[in-house]
Amino acid sequence: MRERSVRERSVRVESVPDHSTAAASTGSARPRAQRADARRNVEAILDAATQCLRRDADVSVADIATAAGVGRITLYGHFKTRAELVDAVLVRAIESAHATLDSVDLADDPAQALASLVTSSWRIVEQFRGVLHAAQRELPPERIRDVHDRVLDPVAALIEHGRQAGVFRDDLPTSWLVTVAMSLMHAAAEDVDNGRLEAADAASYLVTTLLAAFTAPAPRPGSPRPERSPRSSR
Amino acid sequence: MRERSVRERSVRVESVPDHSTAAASTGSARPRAQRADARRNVEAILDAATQCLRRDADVSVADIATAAGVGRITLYGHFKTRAELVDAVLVRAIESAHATLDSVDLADDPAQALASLVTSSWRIVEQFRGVLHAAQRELPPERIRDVHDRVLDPVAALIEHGRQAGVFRDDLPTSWLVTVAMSLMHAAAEDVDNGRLEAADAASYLVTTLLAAFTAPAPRPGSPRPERSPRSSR
DNA sequence: CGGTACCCGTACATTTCTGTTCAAGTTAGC
DNA sequence: GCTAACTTGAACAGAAATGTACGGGTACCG
Repeated sequence: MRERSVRERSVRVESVPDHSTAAASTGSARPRAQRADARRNVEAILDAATQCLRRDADVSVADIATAAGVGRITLYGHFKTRAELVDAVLVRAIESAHATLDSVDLADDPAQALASLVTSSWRIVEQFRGVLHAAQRELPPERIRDVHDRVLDPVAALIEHGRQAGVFRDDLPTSWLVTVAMSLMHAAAEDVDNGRLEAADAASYLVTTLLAAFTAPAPRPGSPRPERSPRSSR
Repeated sequence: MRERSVRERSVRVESVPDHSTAAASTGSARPRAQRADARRNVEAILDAATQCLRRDADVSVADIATAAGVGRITLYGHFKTRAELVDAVLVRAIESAHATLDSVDLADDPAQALASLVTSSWRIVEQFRGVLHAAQRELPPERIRDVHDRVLDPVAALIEHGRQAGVFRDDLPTSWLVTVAMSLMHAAAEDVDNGRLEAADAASYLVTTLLAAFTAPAPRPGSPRPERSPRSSR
């Protein structure tokens, strides 16, 4: 076991070239700009890779290329190695997830904000999780932790906010509540994939369950419920 | 790179030979009984495989053998193929999980029963889940579904019981609540593995969270109750 | 319309894993 | 202590995946 953990093939991922903006550095040679079909193919590859990696983290590059409708060699023309492809997929997924998460208004009533966040992003968050899981095998741990935190932070902020507003419970650590939220979004997506859950129901079940889990368990007869401040700001 | 690859789709698993009881069926040839060290090795292999598969579903047979402290050829002497090994691991895991789950007294107060079940078995259930996940790639789907249901059923029974007793909520399908329970046990185990959660806290967090999620929340003043889902709960 | 960036199939080298065979050495158990 | 059961390393064949190289074809863009 100590001999050689097959993993560290010293994947270079320090700087993934940005595939959407060509170089065009006003140089002397002036290479023609990237062609339109090339950009289209890159998009198709990233889309296909995202879906394939979510289904099976060990999908072969050939399968991804086929799913994207391009040849395997074309794919290698855009991404030198498998690791580079996975990293590009991860970058795109995190951008998408982060953008959606950021669009949630934290100033809202925390319960409302939670519902909004979950409803608008449970699919995207799940997609991110799938890609992240796939990436865990071939990308360095510090990179994983980095992108991981960057998606979890908004969720943590929302929970922290709701807790300080007295709406969410205070007897469990925020990190655990974050885990609960992410885990349930993941589980819902998985159940939808397996046909055990209707996609239309998922968001509502998620919101209902998470609100119950995050709300202080007060319905004991005799215990006073924490009343929400009647500030209806909007 | 390292892909088990689903090439052998039709793995024979109809009858896995019982490795714990030798043949010795009063035959004519009278083969000597299985030796003690052989049985010990089989146990060690199953233990190691369980742990390895949980960490990485694609672990190589060689790594498992090394982890078990035996040679790779010895392993192949006991399990003809990788699929057979995985199946044996799965069988043992399900037996363990099922035994623990069955020891929970359903006649108790549902909340108490839930606490008892989660506390006594969240680790085992998680172990089962890990092995199941690994098995999903090389065992036929019907076998997966079989063992899957066999572990989920006791949980579903507990929830159903608590719901009929009026303790657990009635506005979410049982199947979803089962998903919630399994998912959170898994998440807790994962967090413990990653050092984000103390193992000593896990059970208590789980029980607290699940009870809150399963108990119908008191109606929040001003907000209309969520519509009951008209969907049958499978 | 012309150049060239791009696509793609074939083929090849390399690595890793599975599963088998062989020919020893070792140990449990009667 | 004898024997059969067991273990083991080396070595081999087959499959599959990753990258690379070559060379002809296609379609985009100026």
